[in-house]
Amino acid sequence: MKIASFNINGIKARGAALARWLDDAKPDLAVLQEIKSTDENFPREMIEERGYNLETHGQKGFNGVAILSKRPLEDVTRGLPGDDSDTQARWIEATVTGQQGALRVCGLYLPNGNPVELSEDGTPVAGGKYAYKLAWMERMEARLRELMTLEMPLVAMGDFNIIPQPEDAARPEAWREDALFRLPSRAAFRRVLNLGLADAFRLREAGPGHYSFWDYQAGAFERNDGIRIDHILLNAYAADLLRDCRIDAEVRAGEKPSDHVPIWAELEL
DNA sequence: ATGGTAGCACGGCTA
Repeated sequence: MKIASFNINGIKARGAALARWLDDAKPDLAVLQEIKSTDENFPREMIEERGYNLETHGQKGFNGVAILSKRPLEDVTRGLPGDDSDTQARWIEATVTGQQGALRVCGLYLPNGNPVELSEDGTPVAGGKYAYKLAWMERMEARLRELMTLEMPLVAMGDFNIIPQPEDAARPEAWREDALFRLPSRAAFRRVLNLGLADAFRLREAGPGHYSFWDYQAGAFERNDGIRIDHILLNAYAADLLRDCRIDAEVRAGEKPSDHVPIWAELEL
C-alpha cells in the first residue's frame, strides 16, 4: 500500500496539479493539507472519478485537511481532541484495511507558529501564534499517546511545520529563531517521536539536501533553498512494514505548483 | 530592515 502526504496550498488553485500527481504517483491513500475550502465547496468529482473515497475536514479560507483512499475509509474522526474552543481544521483520522490488515491514519496540518512572540521571561505570549503551536503539539502528543496503545500499524503524516534537524534545511542558521526550527519546537517534536514513532524518511535516507518545501519567493526552488517539514511517522508495527519512503521533489517544477511537494511511503500492507 | 510570491476571495490575513 502506497501512502502519501501532500500540502496542496489551496484545492481550488491546485486541481490540475493534484490530478497530475494522482495519475502519476497513484497513491492508494493520501492525506492533503491546506485545502483552504469548506467541505461543501470542495471539488470532490476530480478525486472521486479517479476511484478514490474522500473524507474532508475543511473550513473557509484557511487550513483544512482531507483523506482520500482507494479502499474504504472507516471510523473517520475530525478534529484534534483536547480543546473544544479550537475551530481550526487541522486533524483527521481514519482506518483503512489492506490485504494484510488494518492501518490507523492521522492526517495533520500542524500550526506554523510564526510570528514567535515571547514575554519578558522568554515564555510564549498567551493567545499568540507560537503559544498555539506548542499547545497544539501537546494535544497531538496526548492523542498519539492514546493511539500508541492500539496494537496495530499507525501512521501520523502531514505538514508538521517542523524542521527536525539542521540537515533538514539548506540554510539552518536562517531558521534558528523561527517557529519551525527553534529549540522548543524541535523538543516538542522529539517528545512525539519518543512515544515510539519513527520518521519514515530517515529510516531510508540519512543524508542532507532532501526538502519538501521551498518558498515561492526569490527562486528558492531553483537554488534548492528548501526545508524538510512534511513527515510520515510510523509506530513499530508500521515501521516493520516499511519498504520505501521518498519525497517527490520534481513535482515542484511542474506548472502552477504548490510550495510543498508530496512525501510517500510504501508499506507491505 | 524591507520586500520578495501565492491563495482565498475581494480585504487582509496566512504562510
